[in-house]
Amino acid sequence: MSPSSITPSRWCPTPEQVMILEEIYRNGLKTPNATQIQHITSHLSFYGKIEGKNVFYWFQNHKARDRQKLRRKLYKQLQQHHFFMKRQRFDDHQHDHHHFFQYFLPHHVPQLLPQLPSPSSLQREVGEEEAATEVEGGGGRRWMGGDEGTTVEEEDGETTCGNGTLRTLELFPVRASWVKEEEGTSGNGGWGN
Amino acid sequence: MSPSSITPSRWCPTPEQVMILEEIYRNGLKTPNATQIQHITSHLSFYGKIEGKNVFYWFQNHKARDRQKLRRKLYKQLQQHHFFMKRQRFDDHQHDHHHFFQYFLPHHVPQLLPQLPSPSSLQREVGEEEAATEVEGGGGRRWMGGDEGTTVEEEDGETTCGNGTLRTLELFPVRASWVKEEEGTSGNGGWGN
DNA sequence: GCAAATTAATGATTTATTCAAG
DNA sequence: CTTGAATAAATCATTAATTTGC
Repeated sequence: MSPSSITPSRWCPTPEQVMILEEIYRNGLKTPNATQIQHITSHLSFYGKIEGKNVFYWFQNHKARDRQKLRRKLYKQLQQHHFFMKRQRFDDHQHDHHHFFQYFLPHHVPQLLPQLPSPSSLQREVGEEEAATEVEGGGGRRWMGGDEGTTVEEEDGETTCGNGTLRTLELFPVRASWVKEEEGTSGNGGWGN
Repeated sequence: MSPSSITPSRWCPTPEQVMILEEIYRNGLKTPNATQIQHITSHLSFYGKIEGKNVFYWFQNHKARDRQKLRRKLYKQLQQHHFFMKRQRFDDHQHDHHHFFQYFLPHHVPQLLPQLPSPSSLQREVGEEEAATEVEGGGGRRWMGGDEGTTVEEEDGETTCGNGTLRTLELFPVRASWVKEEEGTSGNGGWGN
């Protein structure tokens, strides 16, 4: 076998190249111009065979997929905008729980919209993708109930717990419906949600 | 007061909880939404005290540190490589690059490039741990150590790279001005920015 | 062996980016 | 140009491992 003469039909970026490209992209360059592409190409060529068009296409695709992903995300959060949080009483514990909630809960929100307000462009784009994306576990559930339910008041808190075995699959399916099926998929292998 | 148990200042996950969380994560769920967090929490509460925010934080941290670890690994790989660049002869390929040039040729832009690898965080990180990166040796920040051990595994062994071609620093300024602004191009009309 | 001291892991907060909508 | 919403990066803080001297 000739290991070095297969002449791949398309560019096969090395990890270093991908990393550098990601870094560049993350630092703000979304659409490089010719000069920039040229420079990037010449620098990346050190890590492997590469041409300008590879860089060009990479940025095109990356930007597009980025936007697509983001749009999907936004759509989903619109769709399940109904979780609602009443402020928990943290007085039970002495530390007032902090700014945790600021992250993801109390956006406004009645139990609205079984359907989305649907800005047309958004809906169209997301509609295509929606089938492949992870499905929701439940409909509009609240985030966390009040002072009951989420916190188990076990003062002893002994950790041995006697359960050495993972009965995960019974109590809590690891491959739940809301887990994406795209696990060890071929392709880039990560980096995406 | 609780004589038998001191109020733990933070969540102390049981091994079962950790295992389940890792299992879920490995199966593809990287950023659970509120509903998912709720479900996970209620299921994990069987193994010990836990609240939603613990699950939330766990996923945040786990994802972040996963990324961090991966990046560090890649960065080390990068470091091992020489930072010399072989120059790609752009003109050689230019003629057989089909119509893709038309996409990005019309632009005329400065010869700036975005910040390349060595994201400051990464650099600091690795710098702490490895201490192999001597930065700021002479004013400029180098982004890869000066290892010259050639480990390139590419079949293309032709090194046009020459000895004087190392213009990495000039080509990759640390902070570019155009990183935030790109699409408003027509209105800008040049490099005013 | 065993604690005090030191270091590594990791839970919890804060700050900076990011995209898009208004 | 500003703001809202979400998150990732960076950082702080505390617990667990471990080292060390006795």
